[in-house]
Amino acid sequence: MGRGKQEMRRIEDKATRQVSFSRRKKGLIKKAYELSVLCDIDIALIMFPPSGRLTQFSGKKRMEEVFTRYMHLTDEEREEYALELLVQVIQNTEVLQREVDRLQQQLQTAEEQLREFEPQSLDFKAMGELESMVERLVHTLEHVLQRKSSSKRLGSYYALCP
Amino acid sequence: MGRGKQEMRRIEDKATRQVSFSRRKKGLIKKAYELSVLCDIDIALIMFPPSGRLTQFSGKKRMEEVFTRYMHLTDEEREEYALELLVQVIQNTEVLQREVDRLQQQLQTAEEQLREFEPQSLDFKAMGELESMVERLVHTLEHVLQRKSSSKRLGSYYALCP
DNA sequence: CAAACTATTTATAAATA
DNA sequence: TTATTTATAAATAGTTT
Repeated sequence: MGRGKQEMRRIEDKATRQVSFSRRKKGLIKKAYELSVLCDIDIALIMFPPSGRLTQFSGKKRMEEVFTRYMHLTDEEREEYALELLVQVIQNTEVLQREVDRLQQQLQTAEEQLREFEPQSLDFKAMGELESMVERLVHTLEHVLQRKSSSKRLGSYYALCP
Repeated sequence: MGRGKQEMRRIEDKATRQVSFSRRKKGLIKKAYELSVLCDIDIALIMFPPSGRLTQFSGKKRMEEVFTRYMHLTDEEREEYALELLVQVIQNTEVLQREVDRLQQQLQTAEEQLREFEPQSLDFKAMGELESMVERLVHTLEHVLQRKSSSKRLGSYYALCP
């Protein structure tokens, strides 16, 4: 992509490297998200840029669960409430962001269809399609809301903070 | 990519899903590799396909090292990361805010266009249902906005935790 | 500087062998 | 079925605003 081909080696210019990281990070998370949804699998993705800012993504299951599976740890030893809280906050935010992205696209599609509506094409079929589209939109949003209210555990962990 | 656009939902046909997983897994690992080299960062990537076989990739450092680093941060480091993460959360949230705003604006446009439909060409009942659905959508979006603000509060509160 | 644009390269879904 | 080909969509480096 981009202008011309690029050698696979560390980008030496700091600013360029930072911009590239920002772009590619976004792309990588999107790809991970798509793979987890389309192919119905769990994914954990963690990045440690030297700046120290941690970026992570996990698809389908909570990061902590994926870790547990990976490291074969038992849950009772886990008093990493603060860590888990942070993971969930980040994860929720990123998932929400994805959902909003999707909604945006769907809405755009809906708008386009609305513009194309002409009296003669406004038959029941078109109407039904539009309705189901909006219904899906509402459903997706309700899903987001559900996730919000169901994150009680996040709340209770949170309550453990003095 | 591919022929035409595809919806972001689980691919139901097993064979197609498998093929897609195989292709996208390869692509994702390549992207992760490129990011780790070009931008000089550590990456851990783990996938759990239903088949049970674990796929993993780690750039720069071995997977275990990355996890160890993550799981065994010192308190100071963790606090530092927590702050970085919170900054990220807030940044994400602000982006989210803008996107939701835009979404709302688009919705408003869609609503206006709906109202412009010629009354005689519409089935009034269907129209009423559609409008109420759009209203619900707007209402739901307002909740998403609320969620966004509470995330921010949550984040700030957490920062005060030891 | 960051957001938007543009030219190219990549990734990949569907078709084909 | 698996590998290859092809047609499109996506990603992104460099450029501009």
